[in-house]
Amino acid sequence: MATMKEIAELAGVSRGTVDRVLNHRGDVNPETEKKILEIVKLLNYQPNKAGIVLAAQKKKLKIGVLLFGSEHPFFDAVMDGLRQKLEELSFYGCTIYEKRTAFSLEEQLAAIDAFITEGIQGLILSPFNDIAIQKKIDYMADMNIPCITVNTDMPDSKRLAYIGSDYYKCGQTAAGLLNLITNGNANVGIITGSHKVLCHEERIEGFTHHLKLNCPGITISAIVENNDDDYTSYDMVLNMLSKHPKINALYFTASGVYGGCQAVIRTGLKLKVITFDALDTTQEMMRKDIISATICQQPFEQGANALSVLVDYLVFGKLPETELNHMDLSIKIKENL
Amino acid sequence: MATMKEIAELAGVSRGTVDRVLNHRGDVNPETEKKILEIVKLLNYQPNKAGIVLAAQKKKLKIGVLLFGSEHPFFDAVMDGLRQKLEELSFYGCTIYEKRTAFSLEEQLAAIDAFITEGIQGLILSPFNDIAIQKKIDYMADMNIPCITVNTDMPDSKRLAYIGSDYYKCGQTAAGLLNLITNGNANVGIITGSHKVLCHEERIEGFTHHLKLNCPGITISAIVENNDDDYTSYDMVLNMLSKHPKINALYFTASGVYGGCQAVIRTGLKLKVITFDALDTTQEMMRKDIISATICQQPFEQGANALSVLVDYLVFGKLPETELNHMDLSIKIKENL
DNA sequence: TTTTGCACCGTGCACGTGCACATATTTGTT
DNA sequence: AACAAATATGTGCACGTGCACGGTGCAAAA
Repeated sequence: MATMKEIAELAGVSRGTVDRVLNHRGDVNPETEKKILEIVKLLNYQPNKAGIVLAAQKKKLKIGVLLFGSEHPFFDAVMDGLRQKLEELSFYGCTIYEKRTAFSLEEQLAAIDAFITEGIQGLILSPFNDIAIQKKIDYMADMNIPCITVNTDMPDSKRLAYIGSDYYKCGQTAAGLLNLITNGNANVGIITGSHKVLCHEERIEGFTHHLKLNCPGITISAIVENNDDDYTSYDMVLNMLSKHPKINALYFTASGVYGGCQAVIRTGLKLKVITFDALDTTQEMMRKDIISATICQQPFEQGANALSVLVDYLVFGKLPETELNHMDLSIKIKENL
Repeated sequence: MATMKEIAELAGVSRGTVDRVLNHRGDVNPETEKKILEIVKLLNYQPNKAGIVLAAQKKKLKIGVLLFGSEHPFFDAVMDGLRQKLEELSFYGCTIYEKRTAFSLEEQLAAIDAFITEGIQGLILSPFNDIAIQKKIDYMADMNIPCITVNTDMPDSKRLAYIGSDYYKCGQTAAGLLNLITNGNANVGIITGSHKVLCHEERIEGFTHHLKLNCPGITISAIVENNDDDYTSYDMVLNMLSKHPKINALYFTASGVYGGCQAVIRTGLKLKVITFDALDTTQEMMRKDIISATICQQPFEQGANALSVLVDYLVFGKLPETELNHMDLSIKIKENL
């Protein structure tokens, strides 16, 4: 691998001039610049990362992480992934500042403002689906503070990249899975989450669309929206199952399913149940054969990838290859948890 | 984070002495050493990776990679993972030397010898299951050339770590999956691979054991061993299906399943088929609804992790946390490929 | 002619570590 | 007492990059 020193020697200039060209610092004769750039191209010069990191040692990166829930298992896993990657990248000397908010627009906006005044250089967040957040992200982008969205996206904003699931595909996968384990015949009840978050809608769209095209024997008997993620779902599911006795399968679009599963246990029915993610409670219900299978969105990897992408940008100036970084979906049953 | 310089100042010695203590270079007064080690512990000193890498710049690492098949899709994926990680770790300035052999003990032994004479500093290999290979690995370990096994292990050797599947768990997962998609009732035919490789046996053990314990409605109607991985399986499967007309499910323990699937197509039967990995041909058969589901062992990640572990050891002297690094098993259906 | 300003370029330090070499101190020998 | 040997410690360079500072040369203004 070529170094700046070698390039300088070949171009007959000093290392400083090469540095000015490569870092667009100006004050270079156009001809000299051209010559240097040619050599750079010829040698396929790639800056030495260890050198960059070492030189950047003193100015420590401050990175903000803004997620939901004070002890939400999914976002806890995202944080775990972030922290592991942080350790791996320890020599970049960056620090993570974590904030968790309730599921509230105002709180999230306030947290972002706090981050800005604290002087973070980059932000990883799971954005609330609201135009105000979009504007805030755009504002930060203009201030040269890159944002990465995880788990939920803000597609029309100036965010640097999205790391998370393709929710339409989540729905399709759930449909395909249900089709497989019911041999193509089922009456399914859907318990969805708040549509203040886009992902639930998309998970239903993908699901219903796929059923329509491929699974004539599966019908949707009922859909209920469960705003409070978990606590209220017990009654909802009980209610749904008594109203629709034909139901022999359930599809939960949110990861908090404990209450709903308790309801299933209560009824004593043998249902096929499909959920998302593998939280502790979900794993418990899988071992009890209440949940048949779960579709995992790899929160740990989401966190790790998010930090990777952000650090690559901040330290090495490398833009992510794609704005949409969709995670692999992995189906888990109790045997491969 | 503390640096050697800071430790030296606190201990009232020079950086060189600290260096001698930390790198076990000797020639240090026991009292001084004790004092330094105390400060090291107190400050929780972690060496700066960028510094280490930069200092190690000139001596380039040569790492050998020894896999099977000249164009085997699974091992190609392992190589892809290796190469991606290599790029990520580009600043360690290490080079990968790849060798592929046929599925032959002699060839593999010869390849290892060639690597040794070429002067590699570390080896990643998928070992043939033979005592001669074990001895060779031990010999290398004694020569201070660490070995990492991928995909298949050599448990009793002095290899640094194994990166790959837990094959017993693979079998269990296959059984659980079959149980789920057949609603607990099936007559299954098993097509296994050469037991020159341990993994097939373990995949069958895990499978049968799990069936015995949990799935009374599933019976194994036939088992055939298919040494040649793929080409001969067409006839075998045709033969098996005609001999055992009750069979309504197939379990392939090897990833090469194209011939077998062609046989299934030929018969026109609607079977539940479970396989491993998601090679191109496997994906094709999933889209045609011949294969119901496949259990992926993440070859890409195996390659990436193997290089990670090896470089961590060679560059930073960090021992892997565990000898057995089992990959997450991910079930794929056609919707989440 | 001297001075000022500008465009362009070189030098040198810092970052943290590994390692070779030089230096200082103590111990042992004649 | 003088000197060698052994032990213990310090010094300085290299690695590749970023960046501040200080030049040099040349033209225009004083």
